[in-house]
Amino acid sequence: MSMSESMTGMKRTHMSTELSDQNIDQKATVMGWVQKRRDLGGVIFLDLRDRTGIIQVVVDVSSIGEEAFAKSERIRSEYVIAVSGLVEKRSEETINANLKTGTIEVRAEELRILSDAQTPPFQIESDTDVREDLRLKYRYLDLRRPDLQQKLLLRSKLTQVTRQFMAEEGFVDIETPMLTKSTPEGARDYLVPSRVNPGNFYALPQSPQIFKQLLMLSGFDKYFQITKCFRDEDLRADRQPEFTQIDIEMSFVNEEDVMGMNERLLQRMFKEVLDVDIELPIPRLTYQEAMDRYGSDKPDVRFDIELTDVSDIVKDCDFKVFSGAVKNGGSVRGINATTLGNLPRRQIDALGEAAVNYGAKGMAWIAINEDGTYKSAITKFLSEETVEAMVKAMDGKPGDLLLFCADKNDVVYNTLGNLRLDVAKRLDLLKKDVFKFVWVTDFPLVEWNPEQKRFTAMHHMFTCPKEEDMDKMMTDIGSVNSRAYDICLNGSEIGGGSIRIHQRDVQQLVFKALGFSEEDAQDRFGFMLDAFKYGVPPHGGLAYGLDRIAMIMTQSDSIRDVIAFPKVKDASCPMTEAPGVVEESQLEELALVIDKIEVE
RNA sequence: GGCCCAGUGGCUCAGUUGGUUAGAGCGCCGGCCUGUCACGCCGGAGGUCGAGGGUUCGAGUCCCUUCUGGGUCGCCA
Repeated sequence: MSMSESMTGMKRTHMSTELSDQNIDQKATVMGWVQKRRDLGGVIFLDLRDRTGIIQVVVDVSSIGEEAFAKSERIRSEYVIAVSGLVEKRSEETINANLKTGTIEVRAEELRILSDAQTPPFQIESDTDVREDLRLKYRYLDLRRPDLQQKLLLRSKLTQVTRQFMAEEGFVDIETPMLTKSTPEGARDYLVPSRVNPGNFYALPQSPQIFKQLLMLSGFDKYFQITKCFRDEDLRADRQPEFTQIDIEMSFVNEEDVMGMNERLLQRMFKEVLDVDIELPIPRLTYQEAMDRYGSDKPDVRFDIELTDVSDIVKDCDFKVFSGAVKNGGSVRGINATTLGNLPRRQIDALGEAAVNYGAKGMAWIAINEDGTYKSAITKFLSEETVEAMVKAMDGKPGDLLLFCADKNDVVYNTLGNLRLDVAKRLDLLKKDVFKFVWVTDFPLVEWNPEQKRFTAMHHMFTCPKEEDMDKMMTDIGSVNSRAYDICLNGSEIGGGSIRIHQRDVQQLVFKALGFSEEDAQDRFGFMLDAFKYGVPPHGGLAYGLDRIAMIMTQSDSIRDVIAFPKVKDASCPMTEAPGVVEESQLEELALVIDKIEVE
């Protein structure tokens, strides 16, 4: 039976930490959750928590009376209470330096229990080490924890700053449909069956891409939207099936316009949300530079370790793993894991296993001893001059560990790109309070998909090819570069965009080059190709992963920390237990029959 | 789909080469306590050791299967 009381007649005057020395001797009414009860017998201390923090409430018979005092003895953690009383200065020896309100307290004159509470399955406290699956099942309790509240409050600030900046810059906020059409290429779609059109499906948007382009065609000139997107792919620490995108598109612009405007947006975000100054312009790398120097198209530039190409040095050596890789059109490259020269053999082997996991056949290494001699399994296959040349090329110094990979270029990039992050982690170089941005530009238009044995768009099919590569579209599309750009922060791709195709014939050419017949293209994108008959401004834009930005800003290890109700690894929600089965009648209405199902 | 890690009272963990009745801290319940804030003191409840099977005289511990969660590779324009 609930013993809860009404709050009628009481009105909250302050959030708990709005009270300060300024309010001493004033009357105040605070409401919130009981974080902690300290019952000393004749006096009870209650820590009252709301989203701003904690204020101590003193319950004393002399100021509240016998009856209310007896009631207060019932209060337990997480009860919701309302307290009116005098704000009092604490005596010198009872000041709590750990509390923002530690110099004051509220002496209760009236106290009501607005809601009692069961003992929660875990304690509500900031630095918890409670298992995440339990916290996610009771997410509404988890969200009471101050650190999680701070993260969501920061996220809210981030969207507010963004909206304000976009408004100042003259952008128009327009909503695009959630129920839309399945798009080929890219990620799997989430599908929604249509009742009215049996056998037909909507798709939830992977991005508002086509709609925002059509809005440019309609003349809105500058569009933005903060909107959910959906991709039915496996989750990661920084990936959710539904996520929020800051989606931006502009007309009559080139790369410089889009990137310039976005640099100012990023600068404003970090200044107003974190009080961090970002120096502009943000450095740029071409895709090829990023791969050659960092082995990644989302390079983490917080630390200096870079790839070194030693192919020329080893191309004629007797070590077939090296010379063979070069002869087959690949390369031999390495990174200098500075100061890790005395890494135990077992841990070097662990790096080697990681390399295999990244796709390499193996990892060669040379440890440089303090006396300048080498410890290595490969130097015996190499001439002294070759080894010296390799070490010199990589700026190897006593105490360094050099790691090498020899293979096709994409394997070498991927392996060393990941190894340099592993090494940086060991050297504690991935500082979370450092924010290093970099643009990556000039992406290839397409990439070879070995499974489908055809080229697929690297970003998406609406990305404009570089003008100077236009003549290679049908002859050598693999070498065509695009007007795409990604913005990376601390090794994470936080946004990406491009100048789009605005000529109908070029768009058709891209569809054709990607293997879409004219009928296919018409079937999938007929409305867009039709629209492109009616006057299209040159346009381009960019989209941010808002969750990822919030994740990095809050220095979180998981994207789940900045999403109120996230999904777990198998894309389910531990709290609601979505997805779930539906009534047979619902399926019937949708003309659906479940064919394959795991029966328990 | 592959690989790796974790699962023992409500929570976090310990648990020896397989060996008596599975422990601790926090939390919870009861009692005492008028200045605590990690309140204190006294007492108490609470466990099919994720599940199933196997080996063994004997399994929290060893083996197999499976479930749950996390990380990662594939995948994610």
